[in-house]
Amino acid sequence: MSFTIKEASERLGCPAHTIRFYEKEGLLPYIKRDRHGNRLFEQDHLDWIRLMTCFRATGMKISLLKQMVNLALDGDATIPQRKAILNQYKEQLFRRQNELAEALDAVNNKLAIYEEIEEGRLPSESRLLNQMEDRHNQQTKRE
Amino acid sequence: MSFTIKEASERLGCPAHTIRFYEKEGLLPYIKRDRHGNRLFEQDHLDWIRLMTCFRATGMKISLLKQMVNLALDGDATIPQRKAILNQYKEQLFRRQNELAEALDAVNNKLAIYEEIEEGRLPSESRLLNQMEDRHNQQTKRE
DNA sequence: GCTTGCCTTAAAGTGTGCTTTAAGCCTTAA
DNA sequence: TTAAGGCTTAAAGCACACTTTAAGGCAAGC
Repeated sequence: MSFTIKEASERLGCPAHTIRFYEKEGLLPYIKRDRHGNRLFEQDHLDWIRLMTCFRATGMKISLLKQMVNLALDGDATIPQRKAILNQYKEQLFRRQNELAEALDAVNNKLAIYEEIEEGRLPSESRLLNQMEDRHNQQTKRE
Repeated sequence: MSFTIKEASERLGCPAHTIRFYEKEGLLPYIKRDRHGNRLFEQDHLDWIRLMTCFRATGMKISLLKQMVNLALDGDATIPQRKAILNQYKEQLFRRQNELAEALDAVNNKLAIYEEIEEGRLPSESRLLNQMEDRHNQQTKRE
């Protein structure tokens, strides 16, 4: 069972142009063609594209994906190197988790401050942007 | 107490050029200058830059930061709009958390498969890239 | 006085990852 | 048979966020 690029695109929710781009970048070796030169994708390819999309969405660079493809093409002997790459990437994922947690903290903090200002429990000049805003108000009043 | 751009840069771990870029983009209103035209940063500015850096690291667009600055400059009446922006951003953070969790799952899965292949408990053609690799091997053997 | 070094600005350049365009071929339906 | 619509390619274009370059000013130390 193989799929046209349109079918692949639909199943993956990924533009056909992007899939072609990935193939051109060497991320999709061994895509067969029909007698008209149209690409024929196997289920493996769809799985691999899905995995790449997942990794891409979380910051893996295309150059790193390409390295992994190239290593895979060189056989099982490169598995240690592929593991090393994935472990580094995993570290990156942990760092991003921390960044997200920090940002979530910061945004909740900011939202809480806005609520307090809205309820009159905090003067508007309390923090950060609000200070600038206040300075702006003072300035315009002086004019 | 105010800081030169160099001090700000050192304290924030952020290139001076980037800080100037942010000011040019309108993200840092009301930066004063000394008699030579050199920027003088207040603690508020450093705090705000730090917050922006945190938001930027987790995918907030500069255009959105700018919107927030512009709203803040328009006073407390815009707090509901700022809250709306932050709440949307918060949704985005949650989506990213899910993406990270999925990627972490996928990478652990892949690592587990590599270990099994290394230990001989799985043939190398088992999944995804390994299949391509296998196809490659067959092909080269046929030649 | 002159060099060093940091500051200023505006503008051009870079890296990444698509996305769009242009030109053309093949198949199918009217 | 001809127009529509999908496929192909190579190449150009775009969005984003810096980053680098170029040209020059000011101040302190030798």
